[in-house]
Amino acid sequence: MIDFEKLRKVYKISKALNVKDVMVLVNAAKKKQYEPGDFLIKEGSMSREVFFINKGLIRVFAINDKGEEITTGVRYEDQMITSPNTVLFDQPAQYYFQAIERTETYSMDYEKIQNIMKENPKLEPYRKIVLQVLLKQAYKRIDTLILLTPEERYIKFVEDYPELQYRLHGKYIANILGITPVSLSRIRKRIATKKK
Amino acid sequence: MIDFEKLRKVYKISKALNVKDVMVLVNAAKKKQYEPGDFLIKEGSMSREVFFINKGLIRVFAINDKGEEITTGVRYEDQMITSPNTVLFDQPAQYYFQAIERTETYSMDYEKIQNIMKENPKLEPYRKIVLQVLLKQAYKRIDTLILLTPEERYIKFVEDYPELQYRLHGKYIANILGITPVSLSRIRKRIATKKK
DNA sequence: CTTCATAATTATCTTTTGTTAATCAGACCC
DNA sequence: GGGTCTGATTAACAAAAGATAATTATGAAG
Repeated sequence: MIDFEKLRKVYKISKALNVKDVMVLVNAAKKKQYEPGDFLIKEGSMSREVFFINKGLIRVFAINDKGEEITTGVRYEDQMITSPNTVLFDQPAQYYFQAIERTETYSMDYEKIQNIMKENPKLEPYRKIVLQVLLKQAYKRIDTLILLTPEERYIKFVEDYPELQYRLHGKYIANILGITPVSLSRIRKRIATKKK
Repeated sequence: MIDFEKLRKVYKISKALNVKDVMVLVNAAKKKQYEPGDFLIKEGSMSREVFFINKGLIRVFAINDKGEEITTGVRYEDQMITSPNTVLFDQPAQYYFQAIERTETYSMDYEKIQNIMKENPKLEPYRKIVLQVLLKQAYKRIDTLILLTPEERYIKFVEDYPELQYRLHGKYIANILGITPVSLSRIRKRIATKKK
């Protein structure tokens, strides 16, 4: 089941909003299971499905001009995931969203969320929160990429997301940091020898 | 005066919204002038002032752990600028916002915008647009930083913002691209010799 | 256990970047 | 004009990253 207390923390849900209010949304959602390799949304899709990840790990990737898959980010437990391009701008998805682990989601179409929100004024304040959280994450990421060296970015990644280094292949981590897997290997070695 | 037709394009303003509706906002705004070097908002400030840049150029910068100013972005004509951290999360500004050119803005506090929006339902659909545009820009920027090499980023920068290379010092451009000014010089030279 | 596939590491080499310092160029003031 | 300040370029060197290929895990499937 969904852990409501964790939700409170992640989405800064006020005490005024009780389990029942949130359950209106949860009950209207469809529960889905994805196996590793399954796609939630593919590039070019017009799907407006918004997923809440209850358990599991999703990678977001694009294909560059050399035909390589470049993982631009990941999403995991208690996070929302959707194609921002489609939901916000009515344009085809520009990324693939693929399960890395066995993943359980609750999802529904964006329009349906909007309708439920309208009928439940208590939920209204939370309409903007997802957008805001995404924006803050995005700015943080840009700063990291501009201000830090690859090695510093890796150290910060491990600090910020300690579990992810075990759940993600190095090649995905390398992509996310904007470096090559070979370079990541060397950085890891460098850090290991420095520590002594 | 403000060019309403340009506004339509930039903010995807629908035909249903006429000049009069928008003027409710513009008339409530304060017109301000900034000279090069002046600050709109400083790091640590709790200002919730939202600026519309009618004319001019603003740089956003942070100070890194070595005490250097690192320009993380710029804003210019027809763009909005504010401290997202303060407006969205009620936290002190984490950047300095400084005029590079003589700049003319229309501005008002975020709360006032909210009130005017409430009283003018026609404006309501545009509440989210600024946030959405910012988010899209941010994602585009992340992709650029992850997917492209420094040289490719510079070429793209010049393609995307042809005027900015003349309006901005190279050191600011270098910061924005996540490289050093020295490296930018070399990239410029490389491109110049390649072209022949 | 062996085989096969994929990922991670290592090695080698080339290219690029960072760092520091020197030089050059332009703007501005006296 | 000369002097000063700041920014851009260049030079020289060290450090790091990219590219490619070989080697070494690792893990799944038979």
